[in-house]
Amino acid sequence: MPKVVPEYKQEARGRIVEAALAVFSEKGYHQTTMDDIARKIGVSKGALYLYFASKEELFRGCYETAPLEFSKILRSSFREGADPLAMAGEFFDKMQERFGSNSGLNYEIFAEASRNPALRRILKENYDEYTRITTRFLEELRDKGAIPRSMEVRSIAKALIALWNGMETILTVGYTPSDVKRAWLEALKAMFFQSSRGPK
Amino acid sequence: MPKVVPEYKQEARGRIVEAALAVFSEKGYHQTTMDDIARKIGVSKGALYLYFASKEELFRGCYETAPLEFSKILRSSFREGADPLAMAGEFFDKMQERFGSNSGLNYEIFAEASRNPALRRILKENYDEYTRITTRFLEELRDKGAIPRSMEVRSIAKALIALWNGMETILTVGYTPSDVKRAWLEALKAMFFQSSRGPK
Amino acid sequence: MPKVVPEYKQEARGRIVEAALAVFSEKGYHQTTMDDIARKIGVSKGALYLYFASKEELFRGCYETAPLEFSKILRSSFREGADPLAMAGEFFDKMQERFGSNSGLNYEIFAEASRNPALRRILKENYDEYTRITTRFLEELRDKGAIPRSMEVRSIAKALIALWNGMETILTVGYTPSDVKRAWLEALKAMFFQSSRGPK
Amino acid sequence: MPKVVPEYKQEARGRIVEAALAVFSEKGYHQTTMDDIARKIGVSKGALYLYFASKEELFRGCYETAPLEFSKILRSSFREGADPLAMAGEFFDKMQERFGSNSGLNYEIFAEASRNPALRRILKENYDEYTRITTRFLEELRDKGAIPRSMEVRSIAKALIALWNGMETILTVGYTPSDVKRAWLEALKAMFFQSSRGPK
DNA sequence: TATGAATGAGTGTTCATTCAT
DNA sequence: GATGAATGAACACTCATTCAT
Repeated sequence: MPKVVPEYKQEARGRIVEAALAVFSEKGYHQTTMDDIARKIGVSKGALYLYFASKEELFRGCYETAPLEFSKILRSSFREGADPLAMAGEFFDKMQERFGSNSGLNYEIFAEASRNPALRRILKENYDEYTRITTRFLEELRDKGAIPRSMEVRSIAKALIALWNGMETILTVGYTPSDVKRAWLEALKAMFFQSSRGPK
Repeated sequence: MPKVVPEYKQEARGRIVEAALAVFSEKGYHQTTMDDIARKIGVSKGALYLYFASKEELFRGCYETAPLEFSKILRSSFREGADPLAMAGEFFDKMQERFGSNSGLNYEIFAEASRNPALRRILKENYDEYTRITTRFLEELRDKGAIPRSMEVRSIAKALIALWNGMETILTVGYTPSDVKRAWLEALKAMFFQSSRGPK
Repeated sequence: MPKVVPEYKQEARGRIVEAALAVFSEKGYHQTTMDDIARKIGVSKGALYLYFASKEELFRGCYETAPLEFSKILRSSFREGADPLAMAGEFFDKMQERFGSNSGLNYEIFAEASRNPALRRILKENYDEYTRITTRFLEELRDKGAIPRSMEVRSIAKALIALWNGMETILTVGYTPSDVKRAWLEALKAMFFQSSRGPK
Repeated sequence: MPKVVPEYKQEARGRIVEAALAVFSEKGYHQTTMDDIARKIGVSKGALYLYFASKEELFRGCYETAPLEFSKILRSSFREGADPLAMAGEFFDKMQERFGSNSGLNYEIFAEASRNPALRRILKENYDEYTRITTRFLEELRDKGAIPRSMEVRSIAKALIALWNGMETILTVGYTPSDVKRAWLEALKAMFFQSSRGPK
């Protein structure tokens, strides 16, 4: 712990966010006390307030990193050239591993967003970014002729984002990961890779 | 002193749940006080406890009716014989009208479910029912040859339920209903009614 | 404790203010906890919040009654026709008895007023009232020829109010009541009833 | 390593007291944090504790210098031979200029004194000194025949100190300086320089 | 000397729940 | 059944003070 570090503050913030994320995920935002979080990293409650002005700001700190990771996984899963369905499966697994335990917190974020325009704006930006990434990926596939030319890729991109979110929901409800993964893959196959189509 | 009215209790419970639903939806579970709910129907706080043992039980009362309505809309929207895409649009509109304002509460229910196995079990049952309804509907379509024989309808049914849930999510995040509706319809079209398919 | 009373609330508020006044006076505003006050009347802390929205409002409740009492004592002490100096002595004694123990709180009110314009306005109104009462009294004396015609009664009235306030200050500092009373009476004598004046 | 500067400590203390005085006056003792004071002079919070053992001791440091200044103004205003009323006006102005902004702090000192005998003792000594100075001044006037022989100068001196304190009070309450100054001068005129007295 | 991160006791406030009427 | 006054446990947040560097 060198004296001069200005990054020390960043590091400390990071440690706190990590702990907060864990406890919030486990117990939920409202059930979590600042003491819980402090205890988790073995510091005093007061220390938290050196880095975050309030419980709410700490909460904010928690959902500000998540989207970056999501984008990263999104990008890293869908590499050019590979088999799309295999990549979708890989994406599913990675997401599951990384965010599987956080889902409760996620819903609380959405609940909050449904009443808090500022938060909504932040989420919207994230979702725009996801849509952008996904759209670009679809355009590539389309240009390569891997998916139909007629597809309205921006809408389909949104639908894919939505579909993914919905998969998380049914996981939460108690469907098994393997069931859900199958549904995820089947849906993608239906949308993009069904060779023979409806009659006529 | 005949206890004439056993249904009175039911009626009173109903009134309370209705009020609770409204307030929970508007302010969120934790931000809602028993007083808020009591005031909404012009009774005393104490009165609520004659019908519900706790705030939590009242919350439970709130999410026990919603699924029935969802099923009803699901069934009523997808009538045999009609144009599937038109029905899907109708479904979107009806759902939007009926549950558009509840979404915050919904997320809180899921958040709670992610930690509460009992609640999870209840939700699971509801979702099983949704899946069943949807599966049956898909089977009909398949049997009529309206959608490909190769489809694994149970998985696709789950995916549709998920897709719908995801649509609510992106609505919450701030996408416009018309954007979301288009995404919803495009996705369905892609899954079921794309005539020409990828090369080969 | 009859059921119907709307004055019950008033009575309860009164009891609380009384207790608060006692504890605030003894320990000072900041050193006093809501618990202190609650315990003093044997209720729970929460009960206080049924009658006052905050500690500060309770504080306000404390200084809203005092001025009325001061006015009352002022009026009751200075009855028409009696010997002015005797009345001044009586006033001193009554004030001492009624407010002797509150002085600490008084200073806190002034301290607050020096930073809080709203409070200042309230106090100003009270002081205007005191000045009015005193002015009227002086006018009577002047009209009766008991004090010099040349006196600018409004300024003198303010000075008397100030003089009284100052007497409380030197009491606080540790001068004995009898010393202070003598100073009070001597000053009044000097101002109004000195028969022979400076030479020439 | 010669400890060259023992006065350094004094100087540092002085700087701190000055800053503390400013902040205490502006925000009040309890609303002022040690950080506020430290920031005011651009040092760390910890540094304050090198010079003062506690916030309270720092507070004490603040009111230990004020009385000296008051005495100085008192002495410097009332020079022998000059016109007493003019001197009183000058005194008013000087005091106003020097302490006008401190009044809030003053009340807090008195509030504290009303509960703290040690502080009371300190203040008492100061007030004794003021009384002494004022008494001496009155004696001079009396000996010169400028004020009545019959006056009990020690009591009148106390009354004058009190009167001055009261003037500060009514300033705090919101009376304008010019109003208050007039009241101050009128009162002094009435006490000492009214030529024609009482009836007959 | 000086720093500033860390502490932890302390307190105002809220609110689900109870219960005498 | 209904009321609403009262409870009391819980919790976010503050800040004087300490101490390793």
